[in-house]
Amino acid sequence: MINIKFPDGNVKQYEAGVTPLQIAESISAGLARNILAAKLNDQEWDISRPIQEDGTIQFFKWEDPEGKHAFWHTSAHLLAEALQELYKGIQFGIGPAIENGFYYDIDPGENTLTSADFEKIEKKMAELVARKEEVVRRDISKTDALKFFGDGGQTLKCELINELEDGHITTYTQGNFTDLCRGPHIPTTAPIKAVKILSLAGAYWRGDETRPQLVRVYGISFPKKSMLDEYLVMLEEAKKRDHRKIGKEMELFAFSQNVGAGLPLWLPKGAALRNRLQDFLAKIQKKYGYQQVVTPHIGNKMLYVTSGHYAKYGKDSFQPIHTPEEGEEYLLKPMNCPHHCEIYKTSPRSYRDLPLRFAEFGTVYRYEQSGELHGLTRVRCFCQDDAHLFCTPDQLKQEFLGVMDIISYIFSIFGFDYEAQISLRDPNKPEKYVGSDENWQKAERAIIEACEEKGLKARQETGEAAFYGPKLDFMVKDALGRRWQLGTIQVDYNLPERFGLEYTGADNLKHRPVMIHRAPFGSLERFIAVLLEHTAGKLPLWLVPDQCVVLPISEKFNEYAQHVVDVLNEHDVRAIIDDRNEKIGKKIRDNELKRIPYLLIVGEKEAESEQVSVRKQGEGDQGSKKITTFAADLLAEVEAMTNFDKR
RNA sequence: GCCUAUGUAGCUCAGGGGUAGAGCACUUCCUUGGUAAGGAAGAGGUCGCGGGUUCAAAUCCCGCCAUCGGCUCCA
Repeated sequence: MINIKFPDGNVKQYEAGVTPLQIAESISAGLARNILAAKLNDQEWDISRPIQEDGTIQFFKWEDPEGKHAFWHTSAHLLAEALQELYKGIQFGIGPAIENGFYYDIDPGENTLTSADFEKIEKKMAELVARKEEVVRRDISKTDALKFFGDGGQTLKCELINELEDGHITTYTQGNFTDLCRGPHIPTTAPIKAVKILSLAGAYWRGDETRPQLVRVYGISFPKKSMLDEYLVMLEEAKKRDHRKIGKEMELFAFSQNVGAGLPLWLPKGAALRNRLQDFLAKIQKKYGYQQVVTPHIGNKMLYVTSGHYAKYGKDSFQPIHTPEEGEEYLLKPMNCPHHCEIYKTSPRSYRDLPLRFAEFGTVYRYEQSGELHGLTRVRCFCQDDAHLFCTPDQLKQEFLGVMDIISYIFSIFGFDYEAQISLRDPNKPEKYVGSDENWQKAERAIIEACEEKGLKARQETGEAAFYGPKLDFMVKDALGRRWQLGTIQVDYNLPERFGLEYTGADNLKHRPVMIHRAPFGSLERFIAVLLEHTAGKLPLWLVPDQCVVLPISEKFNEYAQHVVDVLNEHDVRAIIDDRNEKIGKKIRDNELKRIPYLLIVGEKEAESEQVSVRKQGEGDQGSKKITTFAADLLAEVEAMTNFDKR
């Protein structure tokens, strides 16, 4: 007999060789019906895999990420099984579960796959599911594995096996398909009731662009058909929140082939929106002791040679600008830090001057690869809400925490759910970074400690650091669940050294300041993109381009409506008029669809009493008030949203 | 940069070797209305760009550009 401990601390005895599924059955039929995966002593465990020793068990259902993961992982194998039956000479790469669904990377050999094949693949998968095949786990020796997959012509699999340790290799088989796999899987393919193949994409083998490109088949599956339908509806809804679509509809920004790819044009309403965001942040930064600076959009190439950026990115950047004077070279600035370092150097600094905090809404230019451009989230010209803080080593933590406060305040105002990521260097690739080991260790420790102090849960990612220092990044998801880095805080001991920055200490000796790079929005472009997707274009009242629209009941009241607009504008309320020759119902519909927060309907009644009939976006009629009362109420609403002091 | 797909009116899209279509938006007229679509008429396009094939190309072929979804990259 073995002892199985449950998450609630209870311990029960079972025969050795019992499976998690049997344990679940001993508890309740309902649990047994719903479990998809398990963990034994924190190790992932198939629910059909026998347990031979004492241990702590956890069960996972569809509702748990681990449950979905097993379900989708098995679905990936099912996809591969279907592809194996449909196409001869196909080779398999890897096929994992992902956040939403699964994929399989394949080398199609002689075959070609197009989206026209999706239906055929889905049908085949459904056909295989109907066979209710068992998914069987087997241990296999390295030699046997190499022979088995080698005989099957699966050279990609053999490459993977060669890197595995003998004695730790397992396969999973269902029907005629056997895959090299660590698991876990669900016991049979039968529960996979609904499958949708979503897309095809190219993907480099093992994520290495020097290796051949495979075809990646993306899909998703569910235990119920209705869940698939819901998911597809959700996808359609998400597409409506696409910032590229909303930006066009709201006339915020545009792109022109004549200007160039990845170079956004900000239209009047979008430019005004940007300015409001900038003012908002500038106000907060002022309270935190930041000083605004302005620097040029270009800089001498030597500036970037000094910073190290040129050696790192020079070849992949917009190329230097050559002047009429021989030998002069200037670069469009890809970042603001070197300029700010030069500002630091304009006068001798004392420890009494520190910390110094230079902020700039700095426009930068980066030659992103053509295939990487994406709406406003990845562009070649963007505006960073940048600042560089220069401080003594003693002040570092305090300053870092101050920046964290600004970022968490900003994200709370917008209601963003963010994930924090500590981006560390990859110690195995020293060639990717500049600076001494000691400086890197100090910087990485500072970030980790700051997070601990704030109680901020942050996942650590090695290899994600900037070349000059580690970062704390704040990631926010877009409408389709893709993660984008918005805010960032970076600790840097290296650029101060490269630029020879100094201050005089209390001991009258020269010391090196520490530098913090930080951008709470990241860039205005990306921030606005994510904001639009989060709000589906229904921007908060304080940011929205047009806060209200005046709708005259008929043309007879156009004059009064214009008067209302004038009064509101005088009170700094952003109001427009819809004086088209249309019925009121039509005007209400059109302006609701334009996402304007307040519709002000005016006719005979209102004109007689200096009033407006207020209709709130999505909420309907709110009754009438004096124009000036409406203005005061609206301004109070805005004030309440953005008043930093009251927080 | 790589793989796949797409590019037709301001927008959403249909069509497809014989000289271009719908709905919405826009303009004008009728209507002058009270909280999510009143009616009529009109205007609007070198079918992404450049080559080629053809009597004839928006349509077929090639190249380029831009864009979607991924990969790689991301100071």
